[in-house]
Amino acid sequence: MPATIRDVARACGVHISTVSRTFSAPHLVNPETRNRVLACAERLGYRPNRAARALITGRTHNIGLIVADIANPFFPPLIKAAESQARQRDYHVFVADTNEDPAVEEELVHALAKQVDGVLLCSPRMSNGLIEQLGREVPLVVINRRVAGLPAVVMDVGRGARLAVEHLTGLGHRDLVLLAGPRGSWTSREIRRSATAAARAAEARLTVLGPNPPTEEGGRAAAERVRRTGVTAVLAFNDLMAVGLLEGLDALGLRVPEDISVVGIDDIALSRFTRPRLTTVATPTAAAGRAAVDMLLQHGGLAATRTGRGRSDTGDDRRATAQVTLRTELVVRDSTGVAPAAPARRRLAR
Amino acid sequence: MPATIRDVARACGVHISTVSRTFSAPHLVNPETRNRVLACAERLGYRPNRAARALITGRTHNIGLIVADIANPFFPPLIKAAESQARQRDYHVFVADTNEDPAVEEELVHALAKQVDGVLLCSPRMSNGLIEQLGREVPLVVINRRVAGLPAVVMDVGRGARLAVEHLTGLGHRDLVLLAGPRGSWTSREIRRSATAAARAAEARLTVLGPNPPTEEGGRAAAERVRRTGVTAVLAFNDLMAVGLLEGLDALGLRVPEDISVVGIDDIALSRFTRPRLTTVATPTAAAGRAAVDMLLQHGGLAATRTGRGRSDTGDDRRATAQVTLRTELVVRDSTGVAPAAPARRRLAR
DNA sequence: ACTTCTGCTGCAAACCTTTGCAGTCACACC
DNA sequence: GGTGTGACTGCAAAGGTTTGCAGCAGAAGT
Repeated sequence: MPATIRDVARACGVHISTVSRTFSAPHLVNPETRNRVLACAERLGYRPNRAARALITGRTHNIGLIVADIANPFFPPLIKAAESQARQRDYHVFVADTNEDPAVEEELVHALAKQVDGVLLCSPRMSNGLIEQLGREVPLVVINRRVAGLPAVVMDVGRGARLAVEHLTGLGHRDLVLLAGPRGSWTSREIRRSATAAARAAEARLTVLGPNPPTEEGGRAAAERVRRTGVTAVLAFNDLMAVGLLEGLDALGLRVPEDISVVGIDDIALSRFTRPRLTTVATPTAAAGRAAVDMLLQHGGLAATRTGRGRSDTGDDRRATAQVTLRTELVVRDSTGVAPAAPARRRLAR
Repeated sequence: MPATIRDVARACGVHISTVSRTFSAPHLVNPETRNRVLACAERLGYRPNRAARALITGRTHNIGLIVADIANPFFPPLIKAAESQARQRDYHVFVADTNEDPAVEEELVHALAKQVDGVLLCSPRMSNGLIEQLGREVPLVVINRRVAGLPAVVMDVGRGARLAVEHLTGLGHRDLVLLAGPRGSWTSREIRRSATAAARAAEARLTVLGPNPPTEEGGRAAAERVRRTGVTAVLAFNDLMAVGLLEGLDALGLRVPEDISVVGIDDIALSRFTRPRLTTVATPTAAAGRAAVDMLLQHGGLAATRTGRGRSDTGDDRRATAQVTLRTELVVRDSTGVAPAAPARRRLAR
């Protein structure tokens, strides 16, 4: 029932190759013919069959986007931006969710490999080695991780963590806790490294607690441990944890920011609505999504497995391996304040 | 470079059709042969080419999911559930975002049509007529709307609205406002109808304000108008609006729930974190996502355009047109309380 | 011993499109 | 007038898979 290139050709009295060219290489066909073909196509409601096209060109005009958890508010803005950018370039995007499971991650890359021109791997939990290997199977762009030999877009969370710590020490805090993220997270390591350095520079003490699950529950569960350390300020791996911590501290009778200051990372929409509103490090997630698809497309344009007959691979292995770094900024809201005269621990004693 | 069915056949000393059958109709091949083929395939890293498969079967094993705004917190749980359910059935899902624009909606259905076995149309803003027409082009399941002749899954927001109104009148409120959603939203009409009826039954007055954009800003902007009506309780089209309203009322110096009660709809994650925590109607978004892909797959199994040679269409037009309705529930939290003795308007006057 | 059946495998067409090559035609140039 | 040029179009192969049909062997039934 759906019209094919052949139907259009017949209706128009031309050969199918002419119809094909009208769509894929318009400059090769006489304007007059072209218009006639276009008209017939329009009339018959013809739409090129992407599967057939993919079969012969080897390019699907699809990309895959793999994230840990679609429902985690950090991701949707990134997904949205990537999808929009891709569509502008006439690409569609498969979105897949790993449920934070590295095994699923790998499986998904495989499942998608034959069906896309490349995949965006977001905040992977896999080992670097495995990622490199997968990168040999299908063009890959990694988000929130640096992997040797692979294009990547990362957020400058190191800077963000430093700004956060400086903000806190500037308010007089001398005793800090860092709530680390999940094991295997590149971002978490980065934050830790930078926060430690910044604390040392300001002659403050920084205790690292973790790893913790990067969820609200992870933050809530950490509240008790935080209290026992007696610190006056906390930097959390992400906003979700920070928000959970806010709740946990509240349940323990500690006031934020009077008794203890809290800083998150990500600036998810939610952080503007908590009470107190969360001080946090804004990460440009939308920009990251856009940048990632641009890198994939521009780069994949060369590297994509071209199974058509033309097959002009020019040394598949040494890929340009650009890595872009996006800037983060501190957003000061209400969850941070000057260090209390007496640490929170004392307050609990009364 | 990537292994094809032919490579496997050669490595195994069988005909390609045997390899094909090993994957697509295993019961037709001798267990012994099958295992040999499987082993070869494994060894060569063979993965079936879905484009080629799609080309001949006419089934892509992909589905499209079209939503108004990925970043709107109402959608991610639905997307996640749909994707997960689809993957279990060996389907992948294209996610697309319309930016609330009906024109983009239509364009997307077209763009996806040739590339998927069906599409899930979520909270469409298009006209019913257009949807019906598109439904003739590609199998369609509509979410949050009833369209004649098309399978649909809707949430019983009518019930939710009734429960909300009864909850409020039960607390002594006699003067209510409904903040309507965007024009063209089936859900909004449904809520309005039901809330009006419930208010009448309880002998309360209900004023409808709107249409409003279904966003936080929409709620905030409505605060002033709400205050002028002097009501003691508000039901909002969705949680985003309710949260915005909370902020707007706060800015006007009105306390929730002491001066005025607020109820939202959807129970997005955010509503547990506002202060006061939002009373709302929980909609089973994840279940809706799952149900929708099930309907599409089960139904699309028959209706899908079979372009292969078998072509055994049995009366394309009269499709089974199941419509499932999911139950909503009221979740009482802190944004609702007993009606104040004097309405809010008075309080402002002092 | 002959047919019938069953279980398995091979054959080849078909799905729709792209694209290198070759052919046609008109026109201009020498 | 012959040759060359350029613009356009047709031809046919190729891409990887599925599937109706036919073939074949061996078992079972008569």
